[in-house]
Amino acid sequence: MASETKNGHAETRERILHSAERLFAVQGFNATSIRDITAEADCNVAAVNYHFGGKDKLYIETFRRLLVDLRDRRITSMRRDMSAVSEPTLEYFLESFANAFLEPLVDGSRGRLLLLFFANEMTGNHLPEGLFLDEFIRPMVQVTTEGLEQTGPALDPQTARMCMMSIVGQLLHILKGLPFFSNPEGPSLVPPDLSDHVRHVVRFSAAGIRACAAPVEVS
Amino acid sequence: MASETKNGHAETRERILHSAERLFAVQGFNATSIRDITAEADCNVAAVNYHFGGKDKLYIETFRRLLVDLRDRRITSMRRDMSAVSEPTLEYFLESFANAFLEPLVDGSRGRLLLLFFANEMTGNHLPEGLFLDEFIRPMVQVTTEGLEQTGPALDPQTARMCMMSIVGQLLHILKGLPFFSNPEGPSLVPPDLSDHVRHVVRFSAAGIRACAAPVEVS
DNA sequence: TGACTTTTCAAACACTTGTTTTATACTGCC
DNA sequence: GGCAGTATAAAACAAGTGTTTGAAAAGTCA
Repeated sequence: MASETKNGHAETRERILHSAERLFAVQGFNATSIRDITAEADCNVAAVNYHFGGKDKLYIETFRRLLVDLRDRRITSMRRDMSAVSEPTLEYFLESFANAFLEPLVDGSRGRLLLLFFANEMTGNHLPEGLFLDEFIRPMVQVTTEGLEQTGPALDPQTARMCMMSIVGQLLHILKGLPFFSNPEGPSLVPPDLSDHVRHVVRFSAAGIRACAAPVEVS
Repeated sequence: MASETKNGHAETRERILHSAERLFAVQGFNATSIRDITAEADCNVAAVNYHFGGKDKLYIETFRRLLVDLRDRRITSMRRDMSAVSEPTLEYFLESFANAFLEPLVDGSRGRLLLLFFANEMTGNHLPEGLFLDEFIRPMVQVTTEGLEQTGPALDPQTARMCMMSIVGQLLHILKGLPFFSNPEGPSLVPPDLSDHVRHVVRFSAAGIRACAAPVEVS
């Protein structure tokens, strides 16, 4: 509508969003002032209230954009992989999932922003209730459940979801911990390369899933 | 020294620490004002600067106490378990580790505070560099590596650490995600009981570890 | 052009922040 | 008693916060 850049205009709103994306991600909601944002966007402080109606609304708008982008990138990436072969194995599915999960978070600057955003939002709670779960988590659960049913052993639904939690937990922990544990100079505690970790998670988790499907051994 | 409560005195410092513990954990560093703290501790705003020399120093002192407590609780818990049986199995070690890891974070109010503290500090970065890694992570890595070597299959050091990352990642994700996924009323996506998740992680991870020890199958 | 809306801006507003100052009680000791 | 040193408190300080105001500028369309 009015925000279409028909001529050289309506770009202030875009510049604000762009700066807000970076600053909210890096510094978090509280630590980022409107004046920080408008200084970087090179506009007046009142512009935020004019275009978005307040700092809160700007934050939500910024986060939602990133969230929807991430979700769609992940889902299309997985669907593409899964329809690329006729009989995907469990290992194939896991690798596809791991890559779809990680890639948007590590490639380019936007991905890293998202990771920071998540970390900050985990505690800040500045989003409307349910947005995260309904618009982001559930669609992902849907797709991954399909992939697991298609390639893995028979699992009851709760066990399947716990397995997916195990995998997501591993991947998130790698993302957070890798810069911690991998020393650029000198010996690292863990391999510094992400692909090594993906390989590990695939092997580790494939075995874990199959073990969860097997009947429990009673000693 | 001076903070010993010889008579009814020197308790203001303690009250401040106690309130700060709760407020910093729940609200984070930035969102907690020293007026919040002193109001709850029922003393003057100047008391914080008098006893601790500023908000930053108070935060570090508060966090360090919680951190050291957690580390020691975990380590003694694991050492006790591991020396309680003569030939601990891998599953036994994993269960001991999972419980030692989780229990301090879920029992009583202090545990939950720690979890919140961690979540906030993950992004805030208000701690002196290295405190986290040197005084907290490394000692834990040391103990768990021992336990894994004692009970698990032979693993090269990097693989062993990646396996430990896999386990820690799962446990952390359960802690964060369980209140999310488990619906108090109505059907839950995952079991609402923590012990069910521990059982899952043990089984999942034992299989994963053994798979990482096995030679790679080349198709 | 001229009326009309949309956008931008400098300034001000009301409020909160961490910290410092100044003064008052309280302790133990001579 | 007087005198250190410690501890608490009320008030003020300087800086920063999100938001609002009122006017100027830019753009739109008859």
